[in-house]
Amino acid sequence: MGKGSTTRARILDDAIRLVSVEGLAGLTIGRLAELSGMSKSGLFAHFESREAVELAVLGEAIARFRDAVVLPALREPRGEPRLRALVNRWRDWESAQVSMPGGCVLLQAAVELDDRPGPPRELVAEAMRQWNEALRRAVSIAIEEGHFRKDVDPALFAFQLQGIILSTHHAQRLLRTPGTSARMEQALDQLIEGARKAPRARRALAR
Amino acid sequence: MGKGSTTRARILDDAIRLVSVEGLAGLTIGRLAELSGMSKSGLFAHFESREAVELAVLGEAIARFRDAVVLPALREPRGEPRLRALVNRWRDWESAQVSMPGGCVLLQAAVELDDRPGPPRELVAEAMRQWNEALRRAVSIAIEEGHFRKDVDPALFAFQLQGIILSTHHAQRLLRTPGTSARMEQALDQLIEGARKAPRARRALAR
DNA sequence: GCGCGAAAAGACCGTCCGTACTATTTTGTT
DNA sequence: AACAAAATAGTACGGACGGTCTTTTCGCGC
Repeated sequence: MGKGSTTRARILDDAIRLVSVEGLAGLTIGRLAELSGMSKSGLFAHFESREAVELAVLGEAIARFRDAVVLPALREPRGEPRLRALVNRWRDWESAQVSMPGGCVLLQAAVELDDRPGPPRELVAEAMRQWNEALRRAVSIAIEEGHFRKDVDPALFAFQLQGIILSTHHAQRLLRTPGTSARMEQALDQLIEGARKAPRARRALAR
Repeated sequence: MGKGSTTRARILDDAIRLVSVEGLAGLTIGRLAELSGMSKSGLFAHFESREAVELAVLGEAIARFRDAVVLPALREPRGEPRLRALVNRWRDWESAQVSMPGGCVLLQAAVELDDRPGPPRELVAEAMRQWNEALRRAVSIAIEEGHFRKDVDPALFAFQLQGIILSTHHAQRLLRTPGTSARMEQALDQLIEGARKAPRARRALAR
């Protein structure tokens, strides 16, 4: 099992690049074979079905995401620095032009799979839940460390962080809004700032 | 031009439902014909190409979005109420189970098209830019009306609103997080609250 | 150098795709 | 009732799809 595994890795590398640009729908045996300079059957020998290719690609992307974003961020100091590292490393990951010229494969897959039950959907959903939990934990820790107020809701904060991430993706990929990266930074700063000091005013609730 | 246009409308209705669930990639002549109980060629007579179908579907979705979300919201009182109406009407639109069982067609299309140049991409991008501008204008008006502080950045605020919207879509469609609608409300309240009073503390900037 | 298993290629199948071209039905008008 | 026009169905074709089977090439321990 010497050479096969390296070609397999090369195939997955090409596949991720392909999916990044064309989406999972563009991940076809023929196109992938052509792209990696192999025959369809030669490529097919490494996987047993199209769905297997899809799962392998998603698995590889998830592993890379973990290695490039989550794990390094977890080595940062607890609290706000770690939280910022999570988001900033996501930004770097999202804009990795070489390995993913079309932006984050997982966000692409998340939308494409969200109404298509099956193993691929569950794989991505689970990865996203873990990512969400990583964010939530980082927020909880920031509270413990005294960086954030105690009445900050980690789940809500994670929701808002994810919003910043998605809005950045949206503005960059579709709208091509210039200065999006700076805007993302502002949004992050403001969100963190709001969690830090100034006991939030309680307004009388309607109804 | 009596009957043809009504069938055409019915086809588009089915098509939107299809795209909502399966994405633009699932919008195929055969599937659509089967779904609307017609022959492929009978259906094809209403359009001149597959891309024409795609464009018609997107155009119809954009028109519906305008009618169901933007225009009604613009009839709300200037300032915060109008802003809230924009977001809340988006929520209703997103969760219109009958006409779009798989959630907002435009967000789906936005991700699928973001790296695929061509008329469909431009159509969606333009619609999204207009939506973003509607948000921005509503924020500007809220500032004029004295609802928000004068140093609020409308572009940033619109970016954050879009983040809330996208995060809601994400949590509902992929993660199926319970209570997402309430969370969205919280995020919106908090964002608006932050723009209202408490002159934001200026922190010394790094570097 | 040889032989053997792994890796890749080649040819091929049935299905569905988009899209022509033609035939048939349905509709509206007189 | 007749008939032209509009709407829809039928048929056919080339290409790409996922997938199988058989053959060839390659890498490596002896």
